[in-house]
Amino acid sequence: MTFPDLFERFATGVLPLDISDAIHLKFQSVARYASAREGDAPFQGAGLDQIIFVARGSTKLVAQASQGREQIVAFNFDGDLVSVPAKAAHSYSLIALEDCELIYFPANEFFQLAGEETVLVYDMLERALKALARCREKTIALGRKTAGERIAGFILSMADRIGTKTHDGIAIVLPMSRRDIADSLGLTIETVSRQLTELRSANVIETPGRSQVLLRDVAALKSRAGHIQEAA
Amino acid sequence: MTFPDLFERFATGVLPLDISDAIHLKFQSVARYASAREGDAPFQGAGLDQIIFVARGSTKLVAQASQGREQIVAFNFDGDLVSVPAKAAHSYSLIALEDCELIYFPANEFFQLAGEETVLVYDMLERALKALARCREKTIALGRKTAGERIAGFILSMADRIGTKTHDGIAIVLPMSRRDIADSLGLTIETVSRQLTELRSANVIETPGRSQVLLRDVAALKSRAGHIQEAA
DNA sequence: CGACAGCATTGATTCAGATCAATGTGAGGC
DNA sequence: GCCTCACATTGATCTGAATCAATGCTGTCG
Repeated sequence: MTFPDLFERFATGVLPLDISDAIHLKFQSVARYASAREGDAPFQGAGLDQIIFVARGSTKLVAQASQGREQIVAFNFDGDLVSVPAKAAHSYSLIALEDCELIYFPANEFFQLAGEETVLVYDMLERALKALARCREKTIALGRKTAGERIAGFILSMADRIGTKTHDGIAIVLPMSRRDIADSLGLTIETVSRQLTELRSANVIETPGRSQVLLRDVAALKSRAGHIQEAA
Repeated sequence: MTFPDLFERFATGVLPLDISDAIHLKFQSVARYASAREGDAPFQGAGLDQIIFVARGSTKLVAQASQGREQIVAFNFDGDLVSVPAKAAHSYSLIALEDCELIYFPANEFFQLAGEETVLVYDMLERALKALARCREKTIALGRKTAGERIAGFILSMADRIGTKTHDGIAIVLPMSRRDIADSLGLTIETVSRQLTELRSANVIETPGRSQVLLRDVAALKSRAGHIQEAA
């Protein structure tokens, strides 16, 4: 795909419809493009905070703790906007889960431009609050849930974000490996595997191939996720 | 303290300096006031997202999972602005750690008003990103760190947020109980206590009284926190 | 089309932190 | 000043998930 095509995806996905041509052009002139192969980490060690638009593909935002321990902080899919901090108590990098095309900006330039169009800042705020909400949900899972509940919650979340309804359930094609799932849920590969086996033998899911999950019994999975009961 | 005084705190802490009188007055007319005694949960079950300014005191944002498990998602101090979601997979409530005075707004009204002053939206965005960054750091701690590392990180973070430098270290007066610390770090009270004992006997901290911590050896604590090495 | 390399599953054992169970202690009330 | 009680500490035991160790799959490349 060409740069103009990709930028157009960014523009329609992120910029407000009624934005002025001037701003649109300014964004286009500041935008940078990166394509990444599976496993690439195009922003590792950049000295500045970055704002990244995933134009095509999917990525993981990984934090590094001491002794090589990794924690995946978020997964990002097609059309998501990610903010990658440059400096914090841990070092972050964005890594491609599959071949990706990315549009990115140094955060300060991006915000400065956004400032010229209030709707856009407002929009960014909404996205940030949404990311915060998701991060809080993750906090709960990591702090207070069992391995089984984490896996159930993970599959529900993926079904919601990248699942497609089929006649006999929800089909999910996972772009991430078992290791990635483990690193996201604070578990080990083995535990992830055992929990999936458990769900399989309870007829809640099927796993036809490494990266596919067919969710058969959504209700059962929800009750396994340990969420608070909703009023009916 | 009277309502005007409290609102003034909000205005100086949150609103930009050069804001127009009209907007200032609009905020004042939409602002609501709540005082909360220790343990009160003034926003439990409110049907709408709320934006809350902690004018005086300190609070915890608590999420409820099934079976009465609690996870503290954030602590908030004097001058902090908190966003409390009404509806999510878990139910959130803001609880006073000590007697508090709060200024609050339904989120939609707040954002609508903020929209009239770009700087303010921009400011809110910055706060949201900061909260996100903090939440991500917590995610790492809960997903991949040992009890000892979590406690070390917790004390460092408190030292940074509410500590005061003294001639022989950093003094911290914790407004939260051991249970709160445990619920924040995904541990039990007993484990928190044991880790504090460990730090005490290693001469890293002193704990003169239930709620005081005197941090003696910052470097030692940092090396125990499992953060990634910074370039020197 | 077959082999191999990397990912996933399954099984045995260990261990950090939870749970269960007393015992200690310091801040507020009388 | 002393009592009290909720909070904190300490100790013994248990357990869910980690770790260690094979073994099984699958998609891919010659």
